[in-house]
Amino acid sequence: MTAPSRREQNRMDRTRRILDGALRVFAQAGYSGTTMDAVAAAAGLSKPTLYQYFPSKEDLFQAMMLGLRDKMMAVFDHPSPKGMVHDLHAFAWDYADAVMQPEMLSLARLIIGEVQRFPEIGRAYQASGPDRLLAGIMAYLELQRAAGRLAFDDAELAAQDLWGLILSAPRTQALYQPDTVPNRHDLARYVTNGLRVFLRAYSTSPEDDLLQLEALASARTTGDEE
Amino acid sequence: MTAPSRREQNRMDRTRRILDGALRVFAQAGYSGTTMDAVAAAAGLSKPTLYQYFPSKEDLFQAMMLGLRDKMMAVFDHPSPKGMVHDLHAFAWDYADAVMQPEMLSLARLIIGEVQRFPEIGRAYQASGPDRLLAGIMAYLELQRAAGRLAFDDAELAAQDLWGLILSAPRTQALYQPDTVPNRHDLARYVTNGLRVFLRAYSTSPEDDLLQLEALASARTTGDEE
DNA sequence: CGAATTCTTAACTCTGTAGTTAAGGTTTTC
DNA sequence: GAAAACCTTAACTACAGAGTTAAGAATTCG
Repeated sequence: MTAPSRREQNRMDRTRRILDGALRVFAQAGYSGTTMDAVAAAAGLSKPTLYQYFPSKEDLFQAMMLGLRDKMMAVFDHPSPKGMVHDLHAFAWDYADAVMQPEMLSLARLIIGEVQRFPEIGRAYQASGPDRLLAGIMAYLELQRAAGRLAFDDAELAAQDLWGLILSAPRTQALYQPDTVPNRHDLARYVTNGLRVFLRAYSTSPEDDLLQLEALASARTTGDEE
Repeated sequence: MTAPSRREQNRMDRTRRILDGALRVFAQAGYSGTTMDAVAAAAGLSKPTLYQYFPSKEDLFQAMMLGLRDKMMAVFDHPSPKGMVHDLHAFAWDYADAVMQPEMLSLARLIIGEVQRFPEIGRAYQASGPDRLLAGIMAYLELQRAAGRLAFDDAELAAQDLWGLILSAPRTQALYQPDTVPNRHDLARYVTNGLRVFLRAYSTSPEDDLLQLEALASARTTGDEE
């Protein structure tokens, strides 16, 4: 590939700055609470330039939301299996951390609130985030079933159960009450309990797995940073 | 109590009509997508009259949302225990039906989308709906624990698990994709599976309970109205 | 019935904001 | 270094929608 000219470079730079700025403003103020002046200010450029890059507010919004696909996908790449309980624990925390970030929550609120006006966005989000994640979990669970460590009929339901057990309560709370988002300590309660119930219902050797889980959970609460 | 005069009657009538109309319009178009002209039309009266009853759009919105408390509470009154599995099954369906209605989903989207602008609404909703429901489930689960039919440490977590297992997946899907809300048949899959997992993890005699559950589930799918 | 009250109609003000335009400055390219 | 491309500033248009006002019709009450 040939080196990009200065002009092309600038253009890409500004596009990125606009999308970043737009994300911040939209996530904080909602679609109709966001003014194009505010977006221009957040992106550090002028309104006519903004309109040079995106012909309308709606286009900008769509472009921004659809552009998030790539960012979200990164969360769901799964490395290095180290034993089922360990993997599930690690996965649960990775996802919990990602999904419970204030910006992610704002974004989720934004999508949910605007989905009637922009159905495409809801579909894109679902396909890039949850569906993809679910597919990843499903594949992993199938693997563990094949290895005789889990027992279930329907992998999709099992994967959704795992998600629901771990995050449905704190996430629902966070969506409805932005000022009382569960902290790490509360989250640990949900995550550990969710895994516990999942293993009790699905593991072929629940006693062993539960012991491992308690060890991991207590290790995490003692060696806690941030 | 003395009989209301004609004037008072009219006043109450119009207030109700305004709130009903506002609910329909807001739920469908969102807060800022809603115009006061549209509300007046939906309520079947004129704009100046509307402003006589509610001094501003914001006031109307708040009044409408807070007024929903009473309506929502009705769902969560629990009658006639007939055996744990039966009760849980009945409860799960009552709640699923209520919560998955299109209007309820629109409302949830509205609240979530506007909660940053109206934090009070989120708190009121949470307190009147989910929290109240949770308290009801918790009380019921405690009862069954005392009777030796369930085993758990933390009733709140158990209640949230039940909720999450049954409804988190279809509800999340419905929130993000209004045009593909799960139908009764899909819902049955989630509800039955959720109860199954819950019983497997929490029941003291899972085998018996699961048999009962399957009987109830198949009875429901065969004798299905609507 | 007659007076008080409350409604409707229809037009109006005011504000906020999407999107545009023109004049002049800055950066990039050759 | 000069021309092309692109940017900023600042003011502008157009419009939608919240909230108001005044004239007159309909209702309610005594």
